[in-house]
Amino acid sequence: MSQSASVNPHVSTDCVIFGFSQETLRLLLIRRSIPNKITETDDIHYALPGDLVRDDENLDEAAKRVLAELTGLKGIYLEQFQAFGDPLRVAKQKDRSWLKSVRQDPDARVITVAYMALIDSGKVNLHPGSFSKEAVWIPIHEIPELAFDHNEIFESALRQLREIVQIRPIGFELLPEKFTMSQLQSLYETILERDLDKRNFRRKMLNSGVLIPLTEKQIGVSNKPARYYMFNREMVESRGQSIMNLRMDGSFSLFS
Amino acid sequence: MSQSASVNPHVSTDCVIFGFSQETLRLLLIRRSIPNKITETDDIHYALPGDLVRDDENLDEAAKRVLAELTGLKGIYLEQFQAFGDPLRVAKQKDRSWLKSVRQDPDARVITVAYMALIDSGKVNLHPGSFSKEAVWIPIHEIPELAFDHNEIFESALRQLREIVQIRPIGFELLPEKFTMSQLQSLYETILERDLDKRNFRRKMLNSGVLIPLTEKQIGVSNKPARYYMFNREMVESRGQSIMNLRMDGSFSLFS
DNA sequence: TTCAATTAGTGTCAAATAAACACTAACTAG
DNA sequence: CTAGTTAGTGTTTATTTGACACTAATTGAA
Repeated sequence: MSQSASVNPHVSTDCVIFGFSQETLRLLLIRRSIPNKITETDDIHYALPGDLVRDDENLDEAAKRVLAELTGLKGIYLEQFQAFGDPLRVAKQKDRSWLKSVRQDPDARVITVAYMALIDSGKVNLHPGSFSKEAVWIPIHEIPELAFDHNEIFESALRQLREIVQIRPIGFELLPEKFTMSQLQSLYETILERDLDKRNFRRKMLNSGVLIPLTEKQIGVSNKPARYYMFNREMVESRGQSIMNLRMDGSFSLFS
Repeated sequence: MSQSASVNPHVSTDCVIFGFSQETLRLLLIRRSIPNKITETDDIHYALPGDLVRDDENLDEAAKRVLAELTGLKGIYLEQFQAFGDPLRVAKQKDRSWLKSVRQDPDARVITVAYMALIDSGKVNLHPGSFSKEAVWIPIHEIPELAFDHNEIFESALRQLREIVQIRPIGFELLPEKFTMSQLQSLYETILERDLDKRNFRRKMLNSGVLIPLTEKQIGVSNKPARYYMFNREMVESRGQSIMNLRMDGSFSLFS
């Protein structure tokens, strides 16, 4: 018989929010200025956006709320990817002092359910926010030391993103509604950190059926204007399949 | 500023344990007999094995403990796949009455982190256990109504398994150390619920390099004895890649 | 108004992979 | 020694991938 300890940790949700701008994959982080009584300067403190899960919320709702509070956006791509529950994940000294200022029970263990969000960063209007708390986009290669185990959570999200992007067509979530083939390719190259062949990329994307070509083209660019495409959500939802290992006829290869 | 409710739900872990025997994929479930005062018979109650996460454990450790207590096995394939946290997930009347008998705080919300385990069911020695609690293997197509939201958790695990099996070579975890090509194929056919071509299957598996052919063959079978193979763990861990969409040279196809 | 600069857009061929398909080999039980 | 059963094996065709280089359309500067 298992004699289980009766444990009531806190449960939170943290969001790894990816955006794409200036050919760079970025993360939306919270920056806090915390007065340091000793140095009499402000300590800067970065963290993933997150919050405790409320009584009447399920996990998805909690993540959506965090996202909506931060960006004002609803209906964006959001996927739970991992729970983190090391007993010591909130035990670092510098994290503790911040927790003391915001939690009734700062010593409690916190188990967090991490979500990954993909958003068109052009849609986000970062509320300037209070002096002590603001949201900033930071390139994924310049992520500073984050609070708690948030660096680990981010690394895990990034790994996951790189996998998922090869299996499901979700990259589109990071682009505006209308985008060019080059933008799409650039996005994939950024995520996968490798160059892709232009002609092969176009062929595969077009044959996959997830793109709807528009008649509209770029205007005002000082080169041949590119055609815009939209993402065919229905096509994808109805199949829920890989676009990457897709046959030309829409079938999926595994075994014969 | 977000005013968060201070919430302390319970956190548990539940394990969806897959096994494979007699050409059937099975789940290891807990069966409890609960005396019903009204009918004066025992109510039978099935659930995924699980337990509250203890103070000093991380989530993986909790899942390993549940697994070890039930099967006596360590070091088996275990993967966290999803957290479930609906506020009402433990609110069904029949679940509540059982919770009252085992929990100090039976009304508390319980958030569970679900794990999927794949084991060679031949290794498991099901402890006969007490009259009121035993573990049973049940074919996945005959899963009864389970406690809480465990049916949903199981469905989710099964979906996940079907995806993962196409991407990573984990099916082996369900077989004995030495297995024949036919056993392996039968396993894949069972999981994917579709027939595979024998020659193409063999070629792909052999070319993938995840199999180590042994000289040993079956004995005592009344037909041509099949060669045994072992799973090449190192090969897989070093790549961590798909075997299914594997090129002959071990590369992985995405874009050129 | 022409030219330079820039990015968009297009097709083919060779190599790799996938899919379809049927017979012989080895063993046991009767 | 025969019937029954499962193991094991190759080839051919269709599809997909990967490599590769030029023309088209636009703007801005000369």
